[in-house]
Amino acid sequence: MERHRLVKGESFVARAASRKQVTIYDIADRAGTSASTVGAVLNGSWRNRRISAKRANSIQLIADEMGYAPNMQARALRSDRSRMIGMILPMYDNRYFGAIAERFEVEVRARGLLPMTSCTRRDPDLELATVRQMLSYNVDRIVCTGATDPDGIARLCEAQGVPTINLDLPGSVAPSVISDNFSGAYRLTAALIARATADGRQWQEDLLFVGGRPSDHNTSERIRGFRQAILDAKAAPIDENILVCGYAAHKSRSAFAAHVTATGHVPSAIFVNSTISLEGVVDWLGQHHRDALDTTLFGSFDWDPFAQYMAQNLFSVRQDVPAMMDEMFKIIDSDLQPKAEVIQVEPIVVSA
Amino acid sequence: MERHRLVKGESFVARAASRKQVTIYDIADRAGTSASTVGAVLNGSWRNRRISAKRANSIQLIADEMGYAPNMQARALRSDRSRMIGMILPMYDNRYFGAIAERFEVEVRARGLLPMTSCTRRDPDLELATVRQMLSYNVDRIVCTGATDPDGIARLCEAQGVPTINLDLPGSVAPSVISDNFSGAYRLTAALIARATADGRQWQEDLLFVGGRPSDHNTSERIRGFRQAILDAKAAPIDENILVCGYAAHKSRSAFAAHVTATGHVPSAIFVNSTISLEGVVDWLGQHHRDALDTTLFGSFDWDPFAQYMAQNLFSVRQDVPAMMDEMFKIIDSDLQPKAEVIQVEPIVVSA
DNA sequence: TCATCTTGCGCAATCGATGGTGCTTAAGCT
DNA sequence: AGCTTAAGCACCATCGATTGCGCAAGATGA
Repeated sequence: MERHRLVKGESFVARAASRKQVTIYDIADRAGTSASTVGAVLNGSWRNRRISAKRANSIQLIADEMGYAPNMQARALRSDRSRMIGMILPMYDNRYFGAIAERFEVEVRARGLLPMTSCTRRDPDLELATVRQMLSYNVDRIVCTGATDPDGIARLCEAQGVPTINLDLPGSVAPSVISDNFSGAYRLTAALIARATADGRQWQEDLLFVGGRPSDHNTSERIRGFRQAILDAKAAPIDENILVCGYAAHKSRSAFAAHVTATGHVPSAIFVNSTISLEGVVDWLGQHHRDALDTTLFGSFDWDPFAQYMAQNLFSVRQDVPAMMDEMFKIIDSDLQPKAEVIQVEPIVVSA
Repeated sequence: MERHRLVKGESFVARAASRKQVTIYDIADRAGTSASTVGAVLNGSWRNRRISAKRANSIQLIADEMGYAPNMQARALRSDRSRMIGMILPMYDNRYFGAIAERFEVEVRARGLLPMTSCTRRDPDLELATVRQMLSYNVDRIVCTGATDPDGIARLCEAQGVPTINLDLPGSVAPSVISDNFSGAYRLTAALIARATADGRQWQEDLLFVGGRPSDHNTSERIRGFRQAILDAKAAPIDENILVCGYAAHKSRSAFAAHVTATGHVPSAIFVNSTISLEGVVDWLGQHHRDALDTTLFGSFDWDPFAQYMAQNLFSVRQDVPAMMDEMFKIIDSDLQPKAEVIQVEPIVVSA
């Protein structure tokens, strides 16, 4: 009657016992119809194939009863669409990326797709390797979050016909959704300056910027905002007070330690370019100038609940993840060929 | 000559232009050999198939040149092994689960497999739906981290012949790797008591436990450790001082607020059953008893860097993620049918 | 009554990789 | 020389779902 059964001479019971999935052929057998009809009913294309509602219902019933779930490998192989969306992101060690991953998964699942997130530790080679692997699995699209080389990835994917979107860090090949880093940094710096001024501190000489990477678009935009806010406060930015030492906690820690040692005092206000960098600064202060934790003004680009409680005087920029994801899924949902534009979302400044 | 080419009459250039993957058939054409030979060479099984090294080399060369990457859908469909390992976990909002996800991905990738992690928000239905989806994609194995119903999931997977492992929360159907929650809680409580005693505090009446779920194995083990440490300190555990109100920050916040309101004072020492619950407690204290943040003794089951700096008097239990993952991958790597045993890993108590 | 639609569905090729089976040709042995 | 054995590959069915095409039976119209 039917190829599997005939060829391998196995009964449905035998199949079940061998722990395999129920297939459309099994259902076709049971329903006394053909696999193509079953397939059409179960993937929803049955109306176009002029299959009667009565038959569709009965097949659906049998399928439910047998606990059918489509074999996505087979479906993907045939249809050339895997219904998976990949996402790479740098780390799971802060609330920003955590929120992105979580929200991404919710939204993707809401669209009946399978999210495939993977953290690539800010390592360009790992990013590429991961993307290649995702391509091997035929993902329908890839979201590159905070990628070190978004354009390289975009080109690789483009060659396979897989669209990409950049998140957090912009690229020039694919569309990007990022925070308005200039504005966020400007407002954060301005808030620090306003508070410092109100407190009667002499911030002009020692206002410090710590963390980030020189090659990183976000870092340079934030530095630009930092400097502009200083200029607008009628002071002069000081190059030695900008420590672009990487994001990792141990790097900001040692850069900050060296700076304090060199200048001989703890700055009155510090703009830290990520929560993970803040970790390094705070760790060093906790060990060497514990009291400074309560007196220093902190500005953190990215928000963390405990950081917020930790310091009396912490201002944070909280990036608007829901808004960013909305923008991103607007692009994903519109099936238009997306332009390589950069969409900026205003982040939120959280006051001390 | 070859089926694809013949049937569809398309050249290699046409294929490339249509942005499709290079297949073993394309390579076979180029190498003037058969697809099965190419396949065997490229998947490494060529020695068993008695293919000469010379031919293998030349095929490998051509494949590299053409940028071949196997179509994993096809491979999975045929071989019934997808080379994907799924992992569900509750949240990305704390360092513990973040570290688990990160380490999991590293280890899985080191084995040439594809990690598929997904956060299921402590929602039983979402857990099951996600697992079903993963099964549809034929994952080779599923790791259930902090699952609310690990046995239900294990049985579902077992029916499909997919092995599972429980992490963080134990089950009875599949093997489990968890922290020794009793010991961790016991030692954490003992540390709190020792410090409280040294400080001359009257902790016997108000030592508090906040957070977790009654149905949750970890919570009950931690409570057991908490009580035992109190007993061993020659005091009596007080049921009203154990608030099992869920993990979420807003739940611990209101439970804690109600407790303080009812008793009329902030406890001298508080055992909080997760960093996210600590967030709620600290948030309320910050708003209503800011000074208590510096005087109260905190014990946190789970570690967070900023929480550690925030409070002068915070003890934490830091679960030993690397050790746990080692145990887990020992099970995964041994192809033996794993027994449903529970492996406990000693966590680390971090002092204030 | 016969030709033409329309409805309802089955057939079979196909996606790319895998692996059992079997066919050549060359080498080894008596 | 004749026969066995092994080396080196090619052929083809198969995994499960999708989809263009075609066939049969009933409905409609002239």
